[in-house]
Amino acid sequence: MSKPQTSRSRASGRVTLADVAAKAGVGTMTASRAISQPDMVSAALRARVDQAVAELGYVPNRVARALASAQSKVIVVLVPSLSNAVFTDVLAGIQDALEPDGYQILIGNTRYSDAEEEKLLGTYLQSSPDGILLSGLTHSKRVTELLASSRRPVVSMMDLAGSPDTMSVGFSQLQAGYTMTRYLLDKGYRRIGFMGAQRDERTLKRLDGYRRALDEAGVYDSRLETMVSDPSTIALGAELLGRMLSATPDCDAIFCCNDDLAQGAIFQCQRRGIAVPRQLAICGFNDLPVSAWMNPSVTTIATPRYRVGFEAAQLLRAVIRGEKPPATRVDLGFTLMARESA
Amino acid sequence: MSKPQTSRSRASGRVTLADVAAKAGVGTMTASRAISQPDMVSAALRARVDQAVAELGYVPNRVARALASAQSKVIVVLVPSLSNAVFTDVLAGIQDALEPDGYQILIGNTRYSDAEEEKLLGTYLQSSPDGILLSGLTHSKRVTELLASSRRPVVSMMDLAGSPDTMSVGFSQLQAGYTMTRYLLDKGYRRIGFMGAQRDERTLKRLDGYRRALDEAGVYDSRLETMVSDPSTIALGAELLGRMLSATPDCDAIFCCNDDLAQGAIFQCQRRGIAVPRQLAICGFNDLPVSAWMNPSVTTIATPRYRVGFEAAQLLRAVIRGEKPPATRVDLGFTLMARESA
DNA sequence: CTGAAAGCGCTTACAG
DNA sequence: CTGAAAGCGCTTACAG
Repeated sequence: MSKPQTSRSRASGRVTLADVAAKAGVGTMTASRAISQPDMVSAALRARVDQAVAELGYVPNRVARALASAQSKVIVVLVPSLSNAVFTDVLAGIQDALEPDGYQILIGNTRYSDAEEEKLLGTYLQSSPDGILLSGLTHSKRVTELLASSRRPVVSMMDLAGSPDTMSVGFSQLQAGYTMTRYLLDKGYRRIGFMGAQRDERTLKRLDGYRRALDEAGVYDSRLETMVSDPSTIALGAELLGRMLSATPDCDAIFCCNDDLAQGAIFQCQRRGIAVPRQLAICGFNDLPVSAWMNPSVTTIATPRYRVGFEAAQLLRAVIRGEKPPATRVDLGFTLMARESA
Repeated sequence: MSKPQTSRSRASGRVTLADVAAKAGVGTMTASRAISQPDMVSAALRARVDQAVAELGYVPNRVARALASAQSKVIVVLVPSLSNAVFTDVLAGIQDALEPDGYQILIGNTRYSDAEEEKLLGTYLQSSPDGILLSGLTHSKRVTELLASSRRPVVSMMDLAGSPDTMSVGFSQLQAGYTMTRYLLDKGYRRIGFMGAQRDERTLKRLDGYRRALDEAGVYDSRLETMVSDPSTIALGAELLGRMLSATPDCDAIFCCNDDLAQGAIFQCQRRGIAVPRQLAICGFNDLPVSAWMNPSVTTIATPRYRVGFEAAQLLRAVIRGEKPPATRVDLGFTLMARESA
């Protein structure tokens, strides 16, 4: 019934547009139009083609379409982690913005590695993406070159570029770090430590904000900073708390660059019988789900991750369509969540 | 310098294999072979082609290759959630297994919705994937049809199929539910509640295991079951704890179908001054990172998520290559983590 | 080990 | 509103 008539040597056995056209009694390109641009075709014809499609169980070959039209309808998204809820939220926003439009999203997990990012980008560029969504502003030389020679629009997420020439959607990581530290200072804490992991771009900027605030208050002390390169986890937070407490026992508050770290530090305090925040205040960053619920609840910075993904995708889509976007540098802000732990 | 000579109307300006071949002074198909199957070509020729590739900055067009070779090197993965760490771990395993082989992974988030799953599968099938990785065993009629007519190999993840005809990699959800309930019975609990969310296939099987264990012990009471359709979150766990306690105040233990729920329930107990496990034992499922660290730590079932993804991908890859896999039904088991909360 | 021709399944101009 | 021809950039048999 739905057997195609082709008998050439390389025929795939797949139902093609030509089969649909033959069944409907029209040319292939008329069939193509009836499917892709139904408005440009008479209702009767559309109905006939639709029926042929249904009877034959025709599935358009996206690969052939991409090759012929030079439009892949593919967007590449590179995130540094999938185990971090921050980036799965970003992805959710991207998917909601792009999927209604028929885009296919190629997700690459760079695991915070430049080498991985280069490799993934090299592979994904082979799919001729219509645009690229990147995490952060700083990338390796090789990545920058690949991006440039691809001549595809790129939007950076989670931070704000210095110039509007680089499209970016996010918020000021530095200012967020500053705001949190100011909050602790205003509460009267003076020996405020910083606990950082991953040593990525965004963590470093939060650290800059922390330093600036402490400098202004005249209470900066580099010994209060603990920074490691390991991925940020609860277990690491627990461990780093121990380290900080033995290095600087007079520390009265800790700004953790991530909620995981803060949670781990608080759990560790509970095990050691250290009262939070009475003996030691602890705050985090990102407002992950556990933070609002645990006891004590975690003071943190809520970040607009879903919206970052959504707005970045919208911006990219506009540029792909050749529109001039209202802004190429979109600041979505952040919110300090003052809770029990600090 | 690297300007292609093509001047036909639809030329994309992109460097093509023909450009590389011309530069190297060989035919296009020789160039193609030098790139894809370097072993079948003399070293001198390979070097010449490689140099032309480098000088021109040639990036192979994966789309054209897919069309010509009828091999897309695309694997479709459908998961019900990306915010659930369970599935991001599964994805990590899949990526580790597939990316070294040059596969491109198309990730679809069905959000536990049949309609979404149908839509995503319909779209992704247009990319002629070489294989498909699915979560769970039960799918809508439409999905089953799409899968059948695609004639692509499919591996189901996270559960075990009844027959080896359906390829599956996971563990017995029912047995895991049974094991956890038996553990609680052995500890002396008799009024054991079940708290479930999402009402998905796997939750229902855990519930079956719970019922079987309680039935055997002669202490089953349907009033102790609370099951809702909302997504499983910490907030929901907190809320459901309240509901269970007012409905069945004599409940002495709760088996939560998910760690989020268990965590939320425990946090809520802490707020209400209910001692866990002394007054109420609570256990979870999946062993998410917070569970080992919070106080009390959460008794739960550790599930081999990463390995499920990894092994499922390996199995699929073997089948795609036409190999006969050692087994088409792979049981990876689970581990009861007895901790403080129950 | 190397190559000329045909084809993968679709869409893009260009006419009517 | 509809169609025949050419082409997107690669690979597959088939010869040499």
